[in-house]
Amino acid sequence: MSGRREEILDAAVAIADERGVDAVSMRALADRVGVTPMALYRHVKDKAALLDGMVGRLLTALLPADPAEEHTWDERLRALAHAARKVTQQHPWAAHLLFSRPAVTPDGLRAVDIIYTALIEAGVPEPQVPRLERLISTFVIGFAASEASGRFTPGAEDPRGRRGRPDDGELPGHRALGPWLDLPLDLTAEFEADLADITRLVEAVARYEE
Amino acid sequence: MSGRREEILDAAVAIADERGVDAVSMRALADRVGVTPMALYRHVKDKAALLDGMVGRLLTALLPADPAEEHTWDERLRALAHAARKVTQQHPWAAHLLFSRPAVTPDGLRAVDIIYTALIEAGVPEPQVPRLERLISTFVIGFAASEASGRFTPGAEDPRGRRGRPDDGELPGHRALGPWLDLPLDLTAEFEADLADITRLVEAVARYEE
DNA sequence: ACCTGAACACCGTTCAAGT
DNA sequence: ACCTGAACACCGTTCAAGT
Repeated sequence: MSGRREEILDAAVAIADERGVDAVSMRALADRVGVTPMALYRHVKDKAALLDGMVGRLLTALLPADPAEEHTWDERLRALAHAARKVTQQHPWAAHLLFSRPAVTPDGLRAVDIIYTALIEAGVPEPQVPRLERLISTFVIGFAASEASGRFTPGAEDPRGRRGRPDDGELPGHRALGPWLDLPLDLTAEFEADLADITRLVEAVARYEE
Repeated sequence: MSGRREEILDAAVAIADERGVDAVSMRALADRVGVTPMALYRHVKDKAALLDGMVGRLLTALLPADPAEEHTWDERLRALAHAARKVTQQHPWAAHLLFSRPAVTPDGLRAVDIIYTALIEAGVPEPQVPRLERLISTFVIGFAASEASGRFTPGAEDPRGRRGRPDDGELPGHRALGPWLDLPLDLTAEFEADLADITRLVEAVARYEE
């Protein structure tokens, strides 16, 4: 289970955690595992395949030991969503890589399958299940990627672009919301509320055709 | 409106469209605009700022000429979502850049404002509006990024990872869905159905506290 | 003000060669 | 089989210099 390839991928993950994905070069990785850059090509086809392999390692860590442990379908869905968010909080560089490639690895298929079975159990008509799986995974990965890249928290350390800000007269929505926009974000609570809304969405689809 | 900076950004967009984002190097861009690489740094702080500027140009193109043209709030929401998807279909490289940075540019704020006003008109309680804006924009950008990067269409030309595929015995959801999984994807229809479900989600939140 | 040339410290990947 | 050294064709960015 922990062959040379896994060793190399884990070293790459460690570099990304410490100094960012951009610091993961074949040369730096080779240095870390104590070998010449070219020796890596024996275990990894490509730089792209290396990045794929790295997210693969995280996916393995993300999966629940026993999916049937949680009792209801929405508990299992929420557990998977929270696990995904936790992974991207620990490895922010990985968030947007999750969008780049179909989940055709064994662990990716297992994650999709957890969502499939949850939706079936929820009573979603079978032809609608794959669509709702994509809707849910898209939102969860999107939330994780947004949080990890700072899309949700402007101004934090990034006051660029403020100069040309349109007058509030041009932004009636912003003006109307006034004070609500200056509240500090609690992204954990927000994620929870979002998942609750999506659970209701699933229930609505299940009801619709039953 | 179309100064030297815009000229440079549009040249960069053109390179990305023709040969991918990775082909957008300071050297290649300088070549295209007929100048030395270092001359670009007069108009753009950084490679990162260059990429920001490129998505900024697309955002400008995305915005509706007159947001009030569409009659109902859900029509305006859908129009914006379809415009976003269209942009990432024409510029696939841009999809995941939309996740990387908060929408603090003037055009970004205008797009957010369109969603704010739609949600207010839908009757969503004001404290919930910013959360639902993030939910909706996250899903729409996520869908666009997934489609643009091929996450939704595995196997197309990317049969990697199939080797270790778990047995269907391990994947009860896949087994149960059987034939529904082999249907060809109509992502336009799926996006439409997703937006309809999200519209219902918004209506449910609006009803809840009213 | 605006641009250039040369240089620095990097990249991913190839290829032939070594053991 | 597995690894290496040297090389190729690139990067972003700096700095001093030119007009």
